Amino acid sequence: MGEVRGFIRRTKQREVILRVLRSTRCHPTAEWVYQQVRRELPHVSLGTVYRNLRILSETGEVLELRYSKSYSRFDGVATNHYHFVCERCGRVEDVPMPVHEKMDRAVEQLMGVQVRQHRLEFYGLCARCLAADANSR
Amino acid sequence: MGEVRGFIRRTKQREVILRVLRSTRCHPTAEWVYQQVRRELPHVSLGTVYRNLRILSETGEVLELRYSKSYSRFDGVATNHYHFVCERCGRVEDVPMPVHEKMDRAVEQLMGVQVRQHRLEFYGLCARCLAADANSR
DNA sequence: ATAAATGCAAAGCATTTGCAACCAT
DNA sequence: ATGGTTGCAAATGCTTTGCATTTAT
Repeated sequence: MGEVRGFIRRTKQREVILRVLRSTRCHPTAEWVYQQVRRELPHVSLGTVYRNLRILSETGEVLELRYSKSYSRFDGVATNHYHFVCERCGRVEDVPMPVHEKMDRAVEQLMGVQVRQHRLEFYGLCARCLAADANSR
Repeated sequence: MGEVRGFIRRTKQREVILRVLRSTRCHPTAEWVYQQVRRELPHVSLGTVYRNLRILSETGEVLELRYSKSYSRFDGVATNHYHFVCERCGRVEDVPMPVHEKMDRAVEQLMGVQVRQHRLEFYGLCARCLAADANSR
């Protein structure tokens, strides 16, 4: 699947992409990253952005999050944490809750598998959309 | 986004699609469902399968699961439950563990949002792949 | 009778890839 | 100099959609 890469060169493009990703908490799409990177490197191509997002997820420097929309979002914080997704506006927020690694062990016992990690997402209405609801009522 | 539907007619196609989905625990792709349905309705079109999978997720009769692969998988069991995904062979299994609704309330308190549901997935190696590993060692 | 649903094929759209030029090592 | 990386554009592949026709109600 993922091809084996020899060594990885340091390039301006990848550097900027990673910096953009780490400087936001908005869980952006590839397109958004592309637009940001373009402000600094106007000739960067969308293909390069995708290629690097892929490489960075493979090396574990960023997290790729695929939701029920048709595109991925990326997270510059690669350590496992939970997300909240607003079903109305699509906003993705981090959930300030510790990761329950015990659950991994429980599933291993239960199913005879080996668990490396888990992913937990909450779906509902964000504070902003709730407030909008309250106002229009 | 989802268009509002008047009433929904009962059709042979949708009936078979739902039956196929409910008769397996393998969390199939749209393509797999299509192939199965074709055995019974040779002239069914892939478009119809997609259309109905969409309708059935919208009405909550099936669950659409989007993983890091490029395609969706569907689950004929629509009540919330957890999944285990094998990172080697791609197999998706149900996790026989009760759903922790308390977590939803905790996140609501923590973030001031409204949580409707959550989704929890475990990633690792399934029992079969572990066994294969042990044999080849 | 009426409008939802279908089959078919074309279109959409996010993502990937082939290739010649480029550049980090 | 070597081969990883880029920009560009074409290709891919899952999914959606337009339309004429069929079919459930």
